[in-house]
Amino acid sequence: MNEEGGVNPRDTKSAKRPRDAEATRGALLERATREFAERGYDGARIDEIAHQAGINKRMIYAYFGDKDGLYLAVLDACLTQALELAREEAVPVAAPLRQRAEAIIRRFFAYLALHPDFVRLLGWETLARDRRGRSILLARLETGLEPLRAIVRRGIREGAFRSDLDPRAFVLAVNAMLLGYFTQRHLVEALWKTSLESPAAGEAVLRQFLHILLDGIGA
Amino acid sequence: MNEEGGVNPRDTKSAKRPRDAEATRGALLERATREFAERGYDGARIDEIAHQAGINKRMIYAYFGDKDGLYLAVLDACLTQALELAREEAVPVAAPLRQRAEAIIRRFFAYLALHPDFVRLLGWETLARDRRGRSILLARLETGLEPLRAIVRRGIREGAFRSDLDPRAFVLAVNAMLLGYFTQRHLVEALWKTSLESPAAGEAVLRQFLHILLDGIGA
Amino acid sequence: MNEEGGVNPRDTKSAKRPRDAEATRGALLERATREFAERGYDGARIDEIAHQAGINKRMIYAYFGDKDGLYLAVLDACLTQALELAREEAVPVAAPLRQRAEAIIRRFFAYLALHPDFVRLLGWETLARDRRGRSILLARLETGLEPLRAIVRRGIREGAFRSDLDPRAFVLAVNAMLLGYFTQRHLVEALWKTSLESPAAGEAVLRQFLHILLDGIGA
Amino acid sequence: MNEEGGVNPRDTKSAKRPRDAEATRGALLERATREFAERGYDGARIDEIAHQAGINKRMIYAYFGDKDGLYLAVLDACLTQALELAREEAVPVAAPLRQRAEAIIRRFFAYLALHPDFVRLLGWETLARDRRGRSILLARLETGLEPLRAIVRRGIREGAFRSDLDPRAFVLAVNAMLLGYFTQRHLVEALWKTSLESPAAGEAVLRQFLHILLDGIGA
DNA sequence: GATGAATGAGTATTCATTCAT
DNA sequence: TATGAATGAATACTCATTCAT
Repeated sequence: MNEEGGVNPRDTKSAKRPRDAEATRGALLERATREFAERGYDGARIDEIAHQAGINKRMIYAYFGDKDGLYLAVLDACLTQALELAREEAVPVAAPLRQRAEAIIRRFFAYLALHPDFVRLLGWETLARDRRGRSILLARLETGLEPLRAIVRRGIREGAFRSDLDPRAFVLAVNAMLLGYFTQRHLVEALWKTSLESPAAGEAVLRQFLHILLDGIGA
Repeated sequence: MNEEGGVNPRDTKSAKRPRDAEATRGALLERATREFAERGYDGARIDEIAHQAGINKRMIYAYFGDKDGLYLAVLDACLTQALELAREEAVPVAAPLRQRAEAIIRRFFAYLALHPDFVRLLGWETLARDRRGRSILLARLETGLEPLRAIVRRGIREGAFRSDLDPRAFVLAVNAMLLGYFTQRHLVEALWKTSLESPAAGEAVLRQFLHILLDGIGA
Repeated sequence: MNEEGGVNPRDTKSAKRPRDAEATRGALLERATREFAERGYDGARIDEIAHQAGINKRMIYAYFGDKDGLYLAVLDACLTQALELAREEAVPVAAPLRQRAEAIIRRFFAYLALHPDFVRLLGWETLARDRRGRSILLARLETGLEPLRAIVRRGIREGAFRSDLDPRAFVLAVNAMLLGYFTQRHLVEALWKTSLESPAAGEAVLRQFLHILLDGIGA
Repeated sequence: MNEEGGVNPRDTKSAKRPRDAEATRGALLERATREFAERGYDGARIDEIAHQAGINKRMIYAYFGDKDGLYLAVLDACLTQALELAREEAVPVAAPLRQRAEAIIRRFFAYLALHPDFVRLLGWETLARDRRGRSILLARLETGLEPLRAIVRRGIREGAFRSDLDPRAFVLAVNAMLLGYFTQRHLVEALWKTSLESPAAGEAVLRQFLHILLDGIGA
């Protein structure tokens, strides 16, 4: 989300920013995403966001109204981007259901691994008492989780999965496990005394997760 | 909880609050737990905590030094209480390993269900950029997760569980799934349009989780 | 008022607003009058004035220099317009003096009733600590009050009015009473629980005022 | 209202202010009265008020909530003080009605002359678009104006005053004239090129007003 | 002549923390 | 031990004004 730096022809900082509303808005949004993800709503500072973006604080109010508006815009943009993932098929429709479920989980895992800001943003939002972005969140979740749920539902009907499995519960379990994992990842690293950032390390964890989720732990 | 005043023989004239250091400290800690759990470190207000506890806010500084000290005390108390759980066996040591693993997961689930403050506190702490309670957390986690890990390890050795299962990963998966679930529970309720507070509802979800974790989803 | 655009032959491509300096200036002045009258100098907002006038706020600076200049222009325009009233005779010069005095007061009352913006503008200006428009105001007042004062002066000389009457004081009394009344009118309406906007209601009040001013209250 | 300086044993400034809530509140209120009277709600600055009072700005929020609360407290205190005037008789009840009416007007005039802050505060409040203190004002006005109105009413019944006189209108006229005069006084001084501050000058104006109000201007 | 973007100095308000009793 | 008063450094938000086109 905010990992590409250097591709952009316009220096993110210091360089004289032209009177380009869209660029300004974008820079603000990008920086705000970072700050909100890093520190949460209460911890983020308008001043800091503006300063980091190299843009006058006043513009935040011009473009987003207030801190709340900025936060909502950030959340919305993040969720929108994430949802584009869910729209496209992960694997040929013809593939076996189990394989398709696995592909979706894999893709979800990969997305979360690549977008720590998204993970943290969701984390803060989930904990927030006054659910600023609740409605946005709910609507997007509903849509985003549907594909996997649909596959599980069909899998049950077609006998690929256990008949006493609740599709909703499975989707929930996947969601909770993956999000929970990425949220706690730095703790896990401290506990395991390894870095989990490398693709290989991630793949290892993911494989364990998939095995547990899909096959259980029995011998 | 902190309304009995007058029993104390030391009352001279103000008679309002007993000069009972332990009670004052306790009331403060209790209220602080609520506030930090509810709003996170940045969102919690010293004034509010003192006011809710009905105790002068100066006492917070007398007993805990500063906001940070209070937070740490809260976190410590919460984790300590939670850990007492892990110390005692959940089920006869003689029981089959799978049953013992299930018992531990069940007890963990039940504990989280009963202690939303604990869940939220962990949530905020996990996200917090400046990891105030990190060392406390790590030490406690290490201890707390050991029993389940030990059982899994033994289960693998004894052939009860798959040999390619990583005990650490399994413990992590359980942890992430359960914590993730309870953190998101209100979202799930909105999504499912049901309340999950009743023991029955919780039991249903837990059973699905156990089935998935222990048996996988295959037919 | 400023919606006709397109008639102007100079339109090249934007076509939005005719490049008519006088019209732009006028629209700005009109809107500014409203805002300053409504909220006073400190309460009025440059942004709001420009927005209400549908004109870019940069133009305010182009035409009037700054907020102060705009305010002065508003005040000047208002006072100029009001003074045109004083120039023309209200009643045949041949009429009895008392009748001429009454006619002037009547006309003043009618003007104030019709121009609440003027009343309020004077009110704010009178209270303002930094007397921006003081010199303008003084010059105009001097001129504007002269006709009535002259009549009273002559009336005293000719025995139509009391010899111990101070013409300046009388003019002041009339001025204070009328301005005071219109400034407070909304309060009076609340107090009396009637609307005083209708010509009839105004006339009733005016008649009382005239009677008091000219005849006193004695039986 | 805030004219006595030096009588107070506690230095208004610089001297170490003791932890005396009432004194602090009072100093804040006094200073706020000055500032609101001088500059109006929009022009007054919280920072300036606190600074002038030599008290930390925070206390304003502790005692009055916000700027609005401070303003309302100021208005309320001013009106309350002013109303105490209306409660006591100005002149023996046995005195002739005309004399009693005159006494009330005289006392009102004297009060306004002595309390320019009160005059200006009323002025700003009257003009204010969002009528912050409207209800306070109305209630107090109703009470404050009653005595004079009662006397006029009785005077009409008893034949002392003209039967076509509307008591409400008379009270209004007096009110408007006096308030209008004091609000504009500095303008009048510039126009007349005299100071009107001396008791003698005030008395001269007042006498003219009384003559006009009670006797009219006819020869 | 006209516009939309941008800015610096304010402006009300809040917060953790300390002082005096 | 306990309290109410007080404070300085933030913190979100606003305003008149100027720049670049």
